[in-house]
Amino acid sequence: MTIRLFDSAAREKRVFKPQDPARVTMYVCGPTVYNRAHIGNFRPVIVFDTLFRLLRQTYGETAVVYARNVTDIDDKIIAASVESGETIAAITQKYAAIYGEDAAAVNALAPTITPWATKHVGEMLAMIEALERKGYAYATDTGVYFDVPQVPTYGRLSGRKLEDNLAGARIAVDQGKRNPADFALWKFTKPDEPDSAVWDSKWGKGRPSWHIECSAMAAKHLGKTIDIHGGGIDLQFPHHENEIAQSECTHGEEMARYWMHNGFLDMGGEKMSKSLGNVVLLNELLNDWDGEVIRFAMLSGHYRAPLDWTDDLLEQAKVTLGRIYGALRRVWAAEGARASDKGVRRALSDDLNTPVALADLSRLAGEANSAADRGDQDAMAQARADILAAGPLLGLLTKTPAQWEQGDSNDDTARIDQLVEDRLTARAEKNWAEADRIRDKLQAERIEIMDSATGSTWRRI
RNA sequence: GGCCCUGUGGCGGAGUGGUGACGCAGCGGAUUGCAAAUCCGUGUACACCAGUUCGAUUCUGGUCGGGGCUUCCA
Repeated sequence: MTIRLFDSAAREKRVFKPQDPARVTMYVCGPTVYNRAHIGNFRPVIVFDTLFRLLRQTYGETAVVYARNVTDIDDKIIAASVESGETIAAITQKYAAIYGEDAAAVNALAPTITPWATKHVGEMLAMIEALERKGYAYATDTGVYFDVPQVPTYGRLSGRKLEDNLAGARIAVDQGKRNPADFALWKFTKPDEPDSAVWDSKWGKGRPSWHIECSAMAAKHLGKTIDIHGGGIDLQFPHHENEIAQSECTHGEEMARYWMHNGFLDMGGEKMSKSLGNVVLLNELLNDWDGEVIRFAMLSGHYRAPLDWTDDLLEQAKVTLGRIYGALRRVWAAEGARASDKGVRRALSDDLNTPVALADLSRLAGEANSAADRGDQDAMAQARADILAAGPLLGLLTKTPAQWEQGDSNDDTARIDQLVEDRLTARAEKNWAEADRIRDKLQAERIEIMDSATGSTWRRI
């Protein structure tokens, strides 16, 4: 099935053709690990995980190489270390581990490669040296900078011109730079910085600047030209623009063939961001919502559009996902059919149209329920197979219906099962008072009984 | 200021030059001991004003509103 992706650089959907179908490469900018990531930070995680899943199904599980870096050296990490007294390594390892756990909680597969910046300082220095040799870099007394005006195509990705930027009021003031648009490749060590943030270089002690790590690590692990480079829309300029400048001036080849950027999560119509302080942490959400509900909510909007993150969105996601699990429960025993419906995959292949994919999943749930109502075994088996085939593409439906509705079997589920049995007995004796008493009792525990011609089942709501 | 995106029914959210995706909520019916679950049915939605067209929510121009980037940021 043809995959089409919206390429930010081309500003249109393009048919996706990898350089080598046997080795499809994707690089996504990962976290700076100095504190907990918020739910907005997990939008690219979930979005590109969904793309990863689609590509794996299309090109083969081992044919897709997905790298997502860990930025473990940066101003904020140094500041966190100085403030807390913890070592940089302790801080970065702690928060990288939490990030990994959070990502797993929303069913994101581990990337193929997770490169850490501090493990690649040698590669970064080699790149900076190459840039200097070619005349693209120069040193000042604060660091080594990239000479932006030497790249006539600078701004192509984000669709802006250097002179446009000059009109803005937010250009950094740095007298040492030749041009305000020049950006740091290497930052010299400042007096109060910890030793663990210091590396030697031919220009002097310092540390790599942010942009260079992605260029160096993408080239090392995925090659000079990668197929897909992704990240949040805020990274389009300047981060990705700078990556392009560094990489293409070093290698003389196109850095990435498709650029993809996800939109922001909003809170009350304004973007969620650490600097605004209007953030919700994923681990807080996990206290109240299943990871799959969070993922469903995230996928309910198209990845390029802003998505307003509200409790109501989560509640709707929970109800809708619950209906799908309920439908799956009703056809669970009808095994044997082969999946044939391509709706979800078709939707995802059209620039990751997850809202349509989820609509299709709902359609399949309707078919399952309808088949179950009719007692049509063939249709039930077909619906079951189609729903279960869609799950892995979306990173949803990883549980059995019983696990979803009732949780894992234990003493409590046995107790509830017994009460449901008792109620059935009461109903058989037309003892409605007793039957309703049991139902009310369970209702008070947020347990819902669902009757059918063949018996009763229950779920936690 | 510059550049870019966006405005769909009570809510979320796709899509299209010509029969109202899908989900949630609501309403009616079936089913049920009564419910719930489920199924079926049910909505004169496309910010506003012009223009192009046989026909525009969809294309063009303008107006108004919302948002983003403009070197901290997913």
